[in-house]
Amino acid sequence: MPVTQESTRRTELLAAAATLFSARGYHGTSMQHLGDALGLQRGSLYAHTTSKEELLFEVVDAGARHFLARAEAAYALPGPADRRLRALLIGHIETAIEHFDAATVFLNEWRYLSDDRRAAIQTERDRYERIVRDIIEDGITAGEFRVDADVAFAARLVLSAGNWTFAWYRPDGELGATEIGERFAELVLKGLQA
Amino acid sequence: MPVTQESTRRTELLAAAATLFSARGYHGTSMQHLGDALGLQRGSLYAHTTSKEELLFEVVDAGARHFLARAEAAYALPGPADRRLRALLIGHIETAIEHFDAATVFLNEWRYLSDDRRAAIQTERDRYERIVRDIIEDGITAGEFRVDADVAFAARLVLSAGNWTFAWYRPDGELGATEIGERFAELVLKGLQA
DNA sequence: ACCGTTACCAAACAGTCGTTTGTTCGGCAA
DNA sequence: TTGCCGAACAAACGACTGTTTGGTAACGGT
Repeated sequence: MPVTQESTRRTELLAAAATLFSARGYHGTSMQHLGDALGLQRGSLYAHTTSKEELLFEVVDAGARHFLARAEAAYALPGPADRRLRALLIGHIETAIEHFDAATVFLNEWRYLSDDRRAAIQTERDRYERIVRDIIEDGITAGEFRVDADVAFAARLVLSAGNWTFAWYRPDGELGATEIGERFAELVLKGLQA
Repeated sequence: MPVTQESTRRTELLAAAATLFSARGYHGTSMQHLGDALGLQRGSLYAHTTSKEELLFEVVDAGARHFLARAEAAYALPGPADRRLRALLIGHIETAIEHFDAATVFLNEWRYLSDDRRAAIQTERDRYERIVRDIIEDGITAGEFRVDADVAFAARLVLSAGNWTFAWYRPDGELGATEIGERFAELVLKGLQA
């Protein structure tokens, strides 16, 4: 049910799905929980979705699109590779915090998708990794980054670190999203420096 | 049911729980699945555990103990902080790969524990973080690491990175556990260097 | 005033969930 | 041989699962 014009109710439902799947996990959330969140019977939800798994896909896909949009913007940036990589890292963590629920579901619950839907997400994940690798390769070619850096390894490490850092983020904590992103970027860039 | 002398069946059951909880998630695994894995009726499993959640706790706790044992060994090592931190990082990743299932469950499924059981695990997590912070602080005091390093932040980042790196590990991949650990340690240490 | 549509409820569907029960069977100790 | 104990099964427990159905109000367009 990937509709162009989303009804109000459907938007509410997707928001509730993001919140609950993030907090309780996909299998830990029932249609009853979702119905309660909207003040509806669980059966009534099927006027706005074809299945529970379709909701999961929609939330996961929204998370993926948020991340990809920021990454592509960073990739298209002018200037040296370290500047672009820094922008990507900060954007990654800002996205993760701004869209906390969708990001959490994207990272932790996507494996419960059916084979074909999971494959669709895998494509987006590959595209993201590709972007990070391209920037790092640019940096190596330009002599900014260490030549001996294993590109695939570095790219994964970068994403890995970012994904767990935001798991510690607390809205009432001392550090804001951008600050966390900057510290994170600084540490990673030092590790990659030529 | 934290028994001193584990019966054979109970050991089998815990092993199956680690495998299945890791692969399908806690809520995605039923007692039926566990029974099938042992060739028993699901009701028969209650001769070896008091509840499904008790199994989860036992698996999570085993994971925590594996990590802590290696971390404490690294902490007690003689020599400069960077050597001890490197040992801890490599040990972390080696543990994660050696005890893949228990580690995965420890990291991803512990949040489904009941309040009191989760609190018990939280204590072990705090102890682990404490160890990492202590080593980094030693390094700062000795002038090995940058003075302006945010210790709490660095400690979390270190663990974060390690936890996702092993999510990419494939037994048939080109890189072994120790190799991954070494590359990871190298990158982090460069980032912390004075 | 009538139509078709949408959104919802109440109820039922056929399973599955985690857990408990009553019972049986094999082996071991006395 | 007897008594006991652990391990297992078959069956049932009540609750809950995701999903479908039939019916019914309220709606905007004609």
